[in-house]
Order: sequence, then C-alpha cells, then structure tokens
Amino acid sequence: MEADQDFAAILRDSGNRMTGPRRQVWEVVRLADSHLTAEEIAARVHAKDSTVNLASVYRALALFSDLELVRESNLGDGDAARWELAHPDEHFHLVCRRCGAVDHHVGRLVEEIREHLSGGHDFYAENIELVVTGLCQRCATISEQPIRP
Amino acid sequence: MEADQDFAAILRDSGNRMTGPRRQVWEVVRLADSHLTAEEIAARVHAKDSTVNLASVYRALALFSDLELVRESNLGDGDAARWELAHPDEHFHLVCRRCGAVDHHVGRLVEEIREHLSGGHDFYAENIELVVTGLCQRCATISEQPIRP
DNA sequence: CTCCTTGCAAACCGTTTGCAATCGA
DNA sequence: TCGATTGCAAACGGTTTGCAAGGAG
Repeated sequence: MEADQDFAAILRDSGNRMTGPRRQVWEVVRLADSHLTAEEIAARVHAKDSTVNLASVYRALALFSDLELVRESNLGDGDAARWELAHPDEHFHLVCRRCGAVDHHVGRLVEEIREHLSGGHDFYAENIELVVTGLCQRCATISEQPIRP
Repeated sequence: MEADQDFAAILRDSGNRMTGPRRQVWEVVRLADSHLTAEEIAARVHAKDSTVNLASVYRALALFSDLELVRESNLGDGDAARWELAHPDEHFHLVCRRCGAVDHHVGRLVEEIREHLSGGHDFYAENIELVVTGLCQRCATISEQPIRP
C-alpha cells in the first residue's frame, strides 16, 4: 500500500534500513486508534512478533521522530510518553485526573496559539504542547474521589 | 512577615505541622527568581541547612501542591519537573531546544485558552499546561547545532 | 505523650546505552 | 562484505517509599 512505500522511501532516502522491528512499529502507530505509550506499542508489536525488544521500539520511535513521522507527547507527571502519527492535525490532549482517560481534540486552538506567538516574542516556536487536565464528563458527574490517587 | 503567617496558618488549618524543612522549602520557592527543579530547591535549602534531605523536599512540594500553594510544570521528555508559586499569574513556558533555557511568559493567552475550552467541550478543565519548544533569540542567531542532543 | 514528619537507603519506572551477535543492502 | 541494527541486560535519573529515629503540638 502506498503509505508503506512512502515509509520505505523515507527510510531509504534518509540512509536508514528497512527492518522488521521498524516496519512493525510503524504499522502499529499508523493504525493506532489513539496515542499509545511505548509499552502499548511494544505489546501490539509483540502480538505479531514476540522477539521484538522494547528497546528497539524506543529506538524506532526516536528515529521516526527525527524523520518527523511521529510525534511524542508528554502528558505530565511520571506518566509514560505517548506517541502518535505526526500531525494528522494539530490538536491537544484532555487528561482526566480521575479515570486517567486521554482524549484528544482537534481544532483551531493550537493554530491560534501559534499565530499569537508569531508576533512580539523573541522566540521561534517550533512545537506547541497543550495539555489540559481536569474531569471528563462521566467522572465529573460521578464523584470527586480520585480513582488513581 | 505576613506571607509567613499565612503559610503557617494554612499548614495549621489543614492539619499539618510547621517544620524546618517545610519552612525552608517554602522560602526558597517563594523567593525564587524562576521555576526551579526539586534538585535546585534542595540545593538552595542545603545552603541554609545541609541536613535537609531531598526526599523531604519532594514531600514538602507534594504537600504544597495539594494545598495549592505551588504548581508543578512538566516541560517534556525526561526533564525534571519545575516548581513555582501557584498562580502569580497564568503563564506558559518557552523552552529552548538548543541551550535548554526555560523562559516564562505572562499574558492573556492561557486565559483565552480557558475561555475557549469553557464552551462546547464535554470536559471540565482545571489545569492548563502550555509548553512551547523552539529556539530562543540568541540560539536562533548562532547555530542550528543542538548543544544538548 | 502521640503520632506526624524526617533522614536514609533502597526500590521504582520509564527510558537509554554498551556490547556482541545478526541482518540488510 | 560490512556497517547499521538488534536483543539483551545493565545503567540511568528523577521520583517515591518503607522504616526506625526524631520532633511538633
């Protein structure tokens, strides 16, 4: 399929080799329903090939990040980083502090922030990370007691 | 001084004790010129009392965070968390990817984000963390080679 | 006198790294 | 062939925790 050819070409053109671990990590991230942690990605890769090591997943993700194929998000605290396809759309994350659910929201907000920053600040913004913590609809109606303290 | 009385009162009223480590961590954070890591806070506390342990600094910061006296910021990657007085003003962080400098910028932007979120989203926003990564003025003019790769 | 708080050291957890073996081009 | 890449296991760095000793109220 086309995306795979692109992927292979990007690897080749950047002087990197196409390998099993890389192909599988790419497939998982590409088909992911949401932002996954490295462990989650490794688990899904494992389902297809149990010999792939977690370290290789990290290395593949780091490479893809350099190639701007994927993007890393840090949602605060000691939580593990999340990985997603690079920029299907600029979006931000909504993290529920009670149930831990991570939602993402696409909209113009990040673009507006980028525009806001482009004037007046002595800073060249490249990456904008917006994380909103609070309560999701369901948790807000149920209780204030945190599930994960 | 008044702020210290407030501090003591807040501790007492919340059922916590006033102790040396807590007072000193509070002083450091209150007088800080910028957002400090736990290690930096510990170092400054150490200058006054070298018996205070890093673990106690973390425990004091966690307590102050619960009491909403301070606020934790995670600036991404494996970087250490930063701590600052809770809400002198809503602001966001500018992190230079080359020299690592962390600047903060006060303005209406975070308020605007909060307003934006208040309509339409099925989410009750409590905390907004905006981290902008890029190049500071100086690094942008010097080189593209990252100092810290 | 209580029991909250501390210092200490060890555990923890996500992530990174050194190394020899392996594999892609 | 030969260097890039991997699996493995150990290291790393920031943060947390169990525990006995110490200190606040």
